[in-house]
Amino acid sequence: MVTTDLPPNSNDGEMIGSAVASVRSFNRTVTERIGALEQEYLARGRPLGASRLLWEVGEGEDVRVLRARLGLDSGYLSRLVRQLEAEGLVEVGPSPADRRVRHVSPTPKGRAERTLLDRRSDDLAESILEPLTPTHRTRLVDAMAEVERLLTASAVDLRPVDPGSADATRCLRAYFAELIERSATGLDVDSALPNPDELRGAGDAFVVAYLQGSAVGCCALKQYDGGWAELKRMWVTPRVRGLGLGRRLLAHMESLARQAGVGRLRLDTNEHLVEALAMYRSAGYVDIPRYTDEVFATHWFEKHL
Amino acid sequence: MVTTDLPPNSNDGEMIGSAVASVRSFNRTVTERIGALEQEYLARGRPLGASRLLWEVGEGEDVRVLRARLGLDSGYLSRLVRQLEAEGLVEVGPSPADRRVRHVSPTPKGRAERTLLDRRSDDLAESILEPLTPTHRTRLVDAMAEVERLLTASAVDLRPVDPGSADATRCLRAYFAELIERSATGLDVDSALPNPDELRGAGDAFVVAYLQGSAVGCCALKQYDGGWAELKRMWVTPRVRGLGLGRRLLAHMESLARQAGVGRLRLDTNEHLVEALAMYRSAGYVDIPRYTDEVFATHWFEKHL
DNA sequence: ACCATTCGCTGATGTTAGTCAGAGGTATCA
DNA sequence: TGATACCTCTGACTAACATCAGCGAATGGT
Repeated sequence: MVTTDLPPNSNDGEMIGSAVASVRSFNRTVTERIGALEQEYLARGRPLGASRLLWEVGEGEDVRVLRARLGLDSGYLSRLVRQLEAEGLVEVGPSPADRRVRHVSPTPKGRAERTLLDRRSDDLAESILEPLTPTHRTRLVDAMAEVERLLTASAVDLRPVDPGSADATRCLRAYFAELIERSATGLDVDSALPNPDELRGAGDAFVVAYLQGSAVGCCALKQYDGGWAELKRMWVTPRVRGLGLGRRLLAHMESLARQAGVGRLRLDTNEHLVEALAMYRSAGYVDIPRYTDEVFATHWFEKHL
Repeated sequence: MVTTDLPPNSNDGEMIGSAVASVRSFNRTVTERIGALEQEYLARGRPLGASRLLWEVGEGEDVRVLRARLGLDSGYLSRLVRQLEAEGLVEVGPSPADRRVRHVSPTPKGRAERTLLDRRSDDLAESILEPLTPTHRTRLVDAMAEVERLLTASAVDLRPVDPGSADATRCLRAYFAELIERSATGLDVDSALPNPDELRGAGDAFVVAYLQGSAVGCCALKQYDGGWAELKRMWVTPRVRGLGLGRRLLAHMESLARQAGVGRLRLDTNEHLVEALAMYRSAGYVDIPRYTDEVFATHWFEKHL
């Protein structure tokens, strides 16, 4: 796991001690309990790994995709697939598009087994909820959702990438699509996409936030002569908003800028991106007069590092 | 896992569908993420199981205790211990009290390794908290504590036992100790303990709530001629209060009574047990005149089943 | 037509995690 | 002093979860 983050700008100290103890206790209790229940409900006389694989096959999937998703060795996965094949649960054949690639698809029996696994998974969840009173059930479900979201947020990884890379482009398209929609300017996303060379100067950076391999956010840093730099294209996918990722990206870009000897950071943004406006202000950015003629810009900010 | 619970008296239906989906999603995310981190931080070139064992040894422990706590086969545990011994981390000798029992104690090197594991465990927890902003850290820790408590509550198992068994006696002692303390009557716990035969009549029951093998609560059902029965000695250990266990015990006893053809359930309680009073009332019990001359009783309740 | 690359399978090998039956030492009690 | 129960260890075995090198088939670029 590559983490380019610098130590966070937090007031650690005592509070973190008891927090760490809570997290440890949680890890212990929860993994033990859930692990035991999974064995009980999902093993079904077959290795748990094989059940999981059958689940991932779904309505048919290429072997390479399964390998990436389950993070398994190619040899090992091959054997697991053959085990499912021997049980008559899946069929394997070449992928139509590329005959090197193997495609796994479920047989009717496999589909039935998958449905059953699904049902067992539900039973497992119910066995957790069932002993609780309705009030406590709601509280548990809410707390689980919160833990899951925040654990997800903590798994996000910030990495510098080339501004013309596929991941960068994906982020930028989503960024402009949202901007155009919110500002109702009716522009075209493709024509709005900037030239990647714009961000390939010395000291420039394009950072993408990854969650389990897929891009969920980005931010660019562009340096100018005179000891200042600009933040551009900050975007976070709606699915992971409200988890502090924007703030984390911002802090990360600031530390990159600081490392590069930048003294002042500027940025522009659009009045329709209300969350962004609030975040910049609370992070110490102050309004300054227009300094660009960017189409979408309505507000300009600056912060001394 | 023995569960004698009947289906709970809840309004299941739609709400439980989405709850089940949340629980499943939580299980997936959390076990994957925490599991991966544990491998990364705690394996230390040795099987994870051995690390866990070293942790449980602490400042010295009998093998039988370790076996019970880790739930391992005696042969398997024996081998794990010898592995730690070969690494010079523990020493094994006969227990002074009973020379059949083997006692495992850490060497200085073992103590050092244990400290290191402790540190790595902290690192793991910090690696989860570190990427988050302080606000989100607090939220995560709180939600984790909530999940842990409620998951624990859901793991509680209700089992009928003999009213004279060790577990029953442990519960009753705790029950009377608390009663005496709260009502400040200065009585002696030992002299207050009732004769177990009192609860060994036909249709009587003594139910103990178990959490991971240890008793955390109890309740007795005593039948009388004339189609009615009495609930007695309901107690829940302070550590797991506020998790709905009392309510669950109550529902469980009611269904036992219903199965036995009981039409009216009575109970007495003490005004100092304020949580109990509230619970009985909200569960549909109504105040009735004194019907016993129990020393501690100040309130009498009845419910038609 | 050739070459480098990609994809997956196979065989060899290893570790972790466990189960089971029985041996042998130790304790308890009649 | 037996008989019986208890506690741990040993040896034999199995399942699950991998890792790695190399092979052959398919593909894409030149």
